[in-house]
Amino acid sequence: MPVITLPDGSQRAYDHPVTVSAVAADIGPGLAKAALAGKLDGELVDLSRTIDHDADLAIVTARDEEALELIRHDAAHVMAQAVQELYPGTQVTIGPAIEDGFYYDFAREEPFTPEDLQKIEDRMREIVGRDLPIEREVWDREGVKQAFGEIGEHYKVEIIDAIPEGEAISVYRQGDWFDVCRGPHLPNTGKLPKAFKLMKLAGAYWRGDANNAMLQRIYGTAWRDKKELKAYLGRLEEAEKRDHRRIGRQLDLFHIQKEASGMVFWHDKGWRIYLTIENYIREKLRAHGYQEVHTPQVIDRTLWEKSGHWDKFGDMIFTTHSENRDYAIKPMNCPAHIQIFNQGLKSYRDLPLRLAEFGSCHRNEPSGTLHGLMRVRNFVQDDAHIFCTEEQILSEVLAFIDLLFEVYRDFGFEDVQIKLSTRPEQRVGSDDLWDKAEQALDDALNERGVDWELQPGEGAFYGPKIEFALKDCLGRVWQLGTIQLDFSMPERLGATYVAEDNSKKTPVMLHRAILGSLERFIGILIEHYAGVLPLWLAPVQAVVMNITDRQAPFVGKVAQFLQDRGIRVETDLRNEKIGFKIREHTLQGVPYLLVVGSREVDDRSVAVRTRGGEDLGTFSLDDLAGRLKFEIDMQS
RNA sequence: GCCACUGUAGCUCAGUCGGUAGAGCAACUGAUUCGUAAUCAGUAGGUCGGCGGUUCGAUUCCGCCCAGUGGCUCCA
Repeated sequence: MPVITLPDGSQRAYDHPVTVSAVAADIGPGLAKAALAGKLDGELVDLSRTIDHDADLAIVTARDEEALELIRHDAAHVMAQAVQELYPGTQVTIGPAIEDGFYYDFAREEPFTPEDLQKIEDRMREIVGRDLPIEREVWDREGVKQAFGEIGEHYKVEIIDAIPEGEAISVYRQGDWFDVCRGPHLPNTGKLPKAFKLMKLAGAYWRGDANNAMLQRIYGTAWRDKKELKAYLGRLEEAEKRDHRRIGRQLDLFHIQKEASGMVFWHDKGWRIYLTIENYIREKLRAHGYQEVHTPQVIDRTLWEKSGHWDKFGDMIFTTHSENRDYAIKPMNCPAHIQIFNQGLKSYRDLPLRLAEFGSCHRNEPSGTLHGLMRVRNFVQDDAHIFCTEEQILSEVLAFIDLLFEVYRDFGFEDVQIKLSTRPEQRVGSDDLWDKAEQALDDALNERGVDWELQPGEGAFYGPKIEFALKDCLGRVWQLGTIQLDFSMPERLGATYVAEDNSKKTPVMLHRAILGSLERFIGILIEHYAGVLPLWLAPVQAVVMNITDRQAPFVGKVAQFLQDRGIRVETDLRNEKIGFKIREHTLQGVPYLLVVGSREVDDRSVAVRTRGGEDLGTFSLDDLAGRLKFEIDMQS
């Protein structure tokens, strides 16, 4: 006798078990037609699901957020069916819904080509047109294994083996095609909106393990209607315009060439941004009790052997040699900072000791991972190492989190993803120490009241860590800041301090960075602002331009006046119309466009226009310099 | 590193079913001296990513290499 409670609070009583679709039909024929699935006590279920107990039920239609996941999951199934119809012998593996779309991994000898994608997409539309009922069947384990084994689906058999004993194995059938799947699914293929598109081909390792075979992954996107699809494709196009590699070229900021793959040639304008950021951080760190140091880039391999890096990361370390010695081009600063710590005797009174360095590091990253400024082989971090006692960990982490958010706010970043990574299987240090360290990080995050996600087992071998990440224009997440506790390296490299009881103790080391690699940070910054940087970061803050040659001398004076007051200014004396100059500098994202005509020369002033097209009227030189300085100091 | 794709002028891109290439913008020269998002005319510019093979002939077809792009793996 199920009593069903609908989202509006109304109840319907039945004297027999009913299906979700029957309830929908009962409510109204329009809803029955629009129904895609049900949400039963919070769980997404098929329309065919029978309800035999009192329950909360919502009918899911294309209007609901949940519909997208169903649609994408079904699109993956329809794609798999299309692929197997077109290319017999291809094995299916897994095919989930993901953000904005779906993918399916296939095992096939011959590679798919871009032309195949079009064929598969056409066949998908045909399958939708067939309007095949999608039926859920529950099979017994051996039956499923046998069925898939017989048709040569070896990967599926492996997947079935991985399903825990005792769990029901559901098979979804559409036409004569079927797949093991937890579901739920749409009631028939005809309910899948024809608002999907196959996007790209990629390789992907079976079960995500590089030791396994490489499968062929086909990515697609799927939406509730064509309008949504179009909007999504439009978003991708917009994102492409924000791409930091493209803007870097347009604004003449930097370039990378094949003779130095993964390393950046900074041009004048890009380097100005870089230096502005570095100096900003330098001041922040000094104000927060850090010392800035600088250490060698080439260090004998014996130090890296002692630190353990040679063993663990040897193939990623660039090396060089001289006479009979081998050197590493440093991949990180921390062992060098321990060398500074080790000079002279340290007392507990010296702790916490915070050593910062903008040190150029090289890592020979695998070629396939390089990506513009985001993943490079030569980078500089706003790196620092804090040497402290176990008791000081919490306060140091708290202070760091505060500093980090202060900095992110200054750069205009709000949407930060935070992850806490805890002890991995292979690690050093006692469980007791790990307990304390993880607790300290956990406490610090909670005390600051931020949202964070736990990543169990993802910590470094030497300690747990917190990571702070931002998304790029294509939605890819890049790590910027991090704070990592290290119980291993100070000991390996012989760092000690004299404690209050006169005993020798090993300090804890905190590796920490706020912006992370400055290269990557600038890449994120460019995409975040689409190249239109805030005034304080803009490589050129103002351009002074003349109307005719007669004003050229005064333009020079204006520029000199501003430059003497620390403003990054350029002149444009070209024999071009003012509209042409305005357009060019607007496109270059110059915040202030200063026009000097005969009127301005006469009263020693400039006409001020912003890159946003706003006319601010005429300013005296003092007033203008005052306004710019104020805005720069406000970091706007 | 692995899988797929791409590499033509400074940039964005077209083209050659195998007969040594073209546009727009940029650059340069000249004219124009102009008031807030493109003045006009002319000139010049390419070992068609590199090396090898097939061919009378290769930018085009094939092989190898390099680099880039999108994923996967990795990221101290």
